[in-house]
Amino acid sequence: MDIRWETPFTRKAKDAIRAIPSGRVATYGQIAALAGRERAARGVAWILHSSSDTAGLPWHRVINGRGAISLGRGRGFEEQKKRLIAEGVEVGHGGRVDLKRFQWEQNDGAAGRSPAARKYLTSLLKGD
DNA sequence: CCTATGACAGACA
DNA sequence: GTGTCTGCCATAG
Repeated sequence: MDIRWETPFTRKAKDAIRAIPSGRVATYGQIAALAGRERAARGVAWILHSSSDTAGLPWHRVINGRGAISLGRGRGFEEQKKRLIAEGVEVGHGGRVDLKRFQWEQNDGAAGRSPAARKYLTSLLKGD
């Protein structure tokens, strides 16, 4: 399956995803809300899993409301984890991410990479 | 119009 | 914490 037409919803959702800063994550529900459909988290998931063309979309910054990677092992989990870590997002056991520290908050002027991500990234570059 | 399919979320045991 | 159930929504046939 693949997305054939852009609808207002898919367009807004993709825009919202593109707006997530590196080093931060957003939940499916969060993206849905930004797209104007607070309860359309499944719709957001649908867009991502049915898009053969995710190039240019920071899809790896979208995780579920429980703060975990929703992709299954061998179905993109490893790739998503790798990409997040490369941006400074700590991914623990089971693909867990601490939303308190890494979730994107459009308000409070918390734009850009989170302090936690900057710190983690620095430690990674330092070699641990 | 109706049914099926999710990379969901919340509630609850 | 885990497992299950239910509601939700966009989109495909």
